[in-house]
Amino acid sequence: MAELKIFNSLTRQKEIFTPLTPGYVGMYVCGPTVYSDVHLGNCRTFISFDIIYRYLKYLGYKVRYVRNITDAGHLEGDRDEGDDKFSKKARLEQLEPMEIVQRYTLGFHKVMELFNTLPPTIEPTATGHISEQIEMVKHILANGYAYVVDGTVYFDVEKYNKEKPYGILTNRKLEDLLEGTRALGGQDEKRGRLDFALWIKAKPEHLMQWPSPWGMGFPGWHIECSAMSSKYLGKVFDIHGGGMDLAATHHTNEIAQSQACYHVSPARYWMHTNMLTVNGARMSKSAGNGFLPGELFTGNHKLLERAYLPMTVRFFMLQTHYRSTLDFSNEALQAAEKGLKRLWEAYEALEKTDLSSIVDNEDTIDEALDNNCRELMAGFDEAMNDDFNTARVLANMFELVPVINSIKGGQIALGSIRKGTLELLQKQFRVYLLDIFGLKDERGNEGGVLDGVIDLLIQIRREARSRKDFATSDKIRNELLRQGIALKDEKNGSITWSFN
RNA sequence: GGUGUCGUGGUCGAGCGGUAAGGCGCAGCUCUGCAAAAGCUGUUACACUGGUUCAAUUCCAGUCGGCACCUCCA
Repeated sequence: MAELKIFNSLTRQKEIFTPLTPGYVGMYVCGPTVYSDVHLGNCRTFISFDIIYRYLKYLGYKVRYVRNITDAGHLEGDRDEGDDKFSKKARLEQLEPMEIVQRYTLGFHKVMELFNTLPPTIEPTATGHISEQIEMVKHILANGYAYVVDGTVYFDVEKYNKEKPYGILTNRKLEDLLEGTRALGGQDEKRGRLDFALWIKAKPEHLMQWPSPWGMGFPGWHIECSAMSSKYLGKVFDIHGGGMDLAATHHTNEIAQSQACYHVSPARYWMHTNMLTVNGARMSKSAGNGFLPGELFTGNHKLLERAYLPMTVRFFMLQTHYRSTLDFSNEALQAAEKGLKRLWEAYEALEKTDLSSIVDNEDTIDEALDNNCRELMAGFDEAMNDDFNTARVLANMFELVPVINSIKGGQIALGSIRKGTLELLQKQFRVYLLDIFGLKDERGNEGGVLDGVIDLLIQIRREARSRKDFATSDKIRNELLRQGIALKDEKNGSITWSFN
């Protein structure tokens, strides 16, 4: 087995992946903040890590995949002085904060299910780990990297930077970071401009607050990930992932917190997924250019020409490497939809091909063809081992599609490819499409209820054609097409159908 | 301003020292009662300028342009 290489944001290069404990992988991915619906950009990150999770499992690793739910502490404004997002939304909608959390958590899970992502093995919440966060803040204070001002605990970035490079993850010097930050206001209680809150004193009207050694308050945004990752994966673990936008602040602070608390850097491999863009600009909540998954599935959005299926979107994302930006457009989605259909129909034809009766005969084997198939398939793992290059796997699959279709159509005789090669072809398509890429049939023919009905119409059409009654046969074909069902006259005389 | 990243054909997108995957689109042909599907064939691409090298799209430097982060966002 070739070695898996991962691009490590920390070192800005591809590195051979060696887990801390042979055979086991600990992976932490920053999850959603559940105060509103997830938009498609969020989904891209979670779909990317779903593929990574699935591939690690395919490689035989036992993976503990932790993805948190942020349900407290995330502030509206910058500078640790705005409203808590949950409190604000709760006031706005006259609900308990936990009702907000519950609603959007369920919505998030529903969307993840539609995209066919596997659930993480642990999905901890910030509110469920208040004491762990308080403990960690206490340690950081005891170690001298934080200070308390009137019930709020701040992390002392400049002190920390004297010992460890604060901006290591994004390759920035402290001086440069300070330049880019606005000056402290006169009323600011922080010592340094870059200092961030570990624990925040709650105003009396604040809806979510907990007792702490520093009074009633709530945790800062960054400490939850440090507390929960160390609790479930250890002080040092293998992979930490998230969107690229989190690297500069959130992940930078996580590293600082872990160093200040445990004197270790938490993750050995940092992985960052790139942004989803619309017309070249980043899709984001604040910019208001986000698509909600629901809008996509219904087509109910001013920029969408029509609805698209979740698997179309998933496939669309697979065609681009996770570290590249991906631009969202109707054209791109429609191209993805057609590509997926072609690939999926080839897969189905391959599944239906009966290989049991094949006996290899060296005289009929087309060595070049057989070799080519094997090389293309070997390229699957090779591409995935090269920092999860799903796009290259798909390219190889598409090169195999004509081979599969030609076997089906009779242009390639079964005997020209070795039985073992064909068996591997079936296995690789099944494993990659279903298990690793997580694609599934969405044609809406659950239980095959339509099969019998369509078969009957196919029979009638076949009889009509045999009497040269083309009016009837065309009527059946055209009317079915209007219902979204396409009949296909195959080379071998059979007639198959598919949703159009 | 700082830190990165990207600039590949009609379009979307891989690759990244030895003259360039694949999807979609388009054109022609085969098959077909006609179509569709499928198959085959084709489809004038590596921003610009220097440098290193036997050899650069790929490495280095610079120029131009895009984007992102440095402030809430995956």
